[in-house]
Amino acid sequence: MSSESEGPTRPQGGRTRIQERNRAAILEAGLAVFSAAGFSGATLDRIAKEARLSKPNLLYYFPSKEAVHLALLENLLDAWLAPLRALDPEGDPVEEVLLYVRRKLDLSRDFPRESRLFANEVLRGAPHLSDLLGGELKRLVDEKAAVLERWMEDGRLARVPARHLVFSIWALTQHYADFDTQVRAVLGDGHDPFAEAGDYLETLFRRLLRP
Amino acid sequence: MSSESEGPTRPQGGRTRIQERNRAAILEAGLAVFSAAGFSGATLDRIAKEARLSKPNLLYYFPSKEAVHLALLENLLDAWLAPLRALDPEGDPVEEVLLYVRRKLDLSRDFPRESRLFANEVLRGAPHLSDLLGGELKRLVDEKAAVLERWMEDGRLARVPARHLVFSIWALTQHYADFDTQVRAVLGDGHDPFAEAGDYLETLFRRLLRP
DNA sequence: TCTTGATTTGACCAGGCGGTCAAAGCCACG
DNA sequence: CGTGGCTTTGACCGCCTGGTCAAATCAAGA
Repeated sequence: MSSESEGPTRPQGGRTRIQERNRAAILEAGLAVFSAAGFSGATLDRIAKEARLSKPNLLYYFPSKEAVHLALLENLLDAWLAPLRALDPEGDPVEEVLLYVRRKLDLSRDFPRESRLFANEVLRGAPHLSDLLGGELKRLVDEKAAVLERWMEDGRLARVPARHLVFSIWALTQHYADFDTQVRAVLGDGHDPFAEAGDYLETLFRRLLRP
Repeated sequence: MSSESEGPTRPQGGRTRIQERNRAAILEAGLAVFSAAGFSGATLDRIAKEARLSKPNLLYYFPSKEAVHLALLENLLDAWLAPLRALDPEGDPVEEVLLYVRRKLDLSRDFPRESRLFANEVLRGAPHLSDLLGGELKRLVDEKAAVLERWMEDGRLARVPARHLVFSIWALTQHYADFDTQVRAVLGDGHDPFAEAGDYLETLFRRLLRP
């Protein structure tokens, strides 16, 4: 992350080791609390306790509750969009889409708290993300939709509305993280939701996209 | 609802007209506020104001904030499960599933607040719904999954994991209500998300389920 | 050791929260 | 007109919230 590794306690222009550690602890705690309780349901006391800090100490590192929340959302976005960014225009169309599905499902399995944080935010109307949704995200989707549409024109992918194809990938993969409670309640014991979902979604998108 | 229609102001055993009206206004206001702000973000003052009642007056009709929330969830469930209940074992397999998809998507379009209320609750781990999810809902899904599996065995429906098929219908239709902000941000102007979704989902499930 | 700045904290505050209560208003009936 | 119960409300309460602040503690270089 840092280009400068000198300075015993303080890489100049960067952060102290202590700052690094405490900010990380706060973000980790914030992720746990925000994703479980939503923005309004989360309290600074709870986050501070989870991070093993006092509340004023937490506020020494972040100026407000909202700042913690915002930092989390910003951190999130890169990881969240990476799988779509990785969609390779030079690859095999169906396999590229399936790879995207697989990567997105892995995110849901491995980072369910991040998924819920994001879902909570969009559910509330995305007060913090609105610029990103209409800006960076839209641009990325436009770009990749163009790739998908080219594949469709070349007859290498079945013709479907490209942006809705992307939506359906988001919907299906997020569902297993965000509605985990419901999924497990309905399936009952003796199931591995994510493993089953992986197979099912592969089937689904293969049948949908086979030219 | 009431079997007795006599009694000028009070159908015996039932509710006064005033009670009927005010309870309805509170539930309507509660739906608006809870779905927009989540449980913790909603305040009694806001709900009361929306319902044009004073806060103590609201609490005259419902004993607590939680009671309003609970009443809303209970009201919701019947309407929410109706489309699945309507899946007809005697009908044409593919058309029955498509009809279910269509009905569920209509719910998302016409009752987005209910959809978000539900999503919010499940996201939080469904503290209120947990019995229903593991009970009534599970039973209904089990029953309909059996129908779907029979159709698959008879070769009238492509073979897929029945419960995950149901999940995918939930995920895809709810998405257009719960992530409406994101969908519209990405699509930009000049789109009718629900109309496009209707066509796309029909294609998707037809290709998936065609035997 | 002393000094200096980074770090940590207990005490505190104003505002908003869910909820209570006693009193007032209202309305249909006798 | 009066009465009794349904309905409404202003005032209030204790608690929790996000956030402040001055003082204490700590770490490390000189």
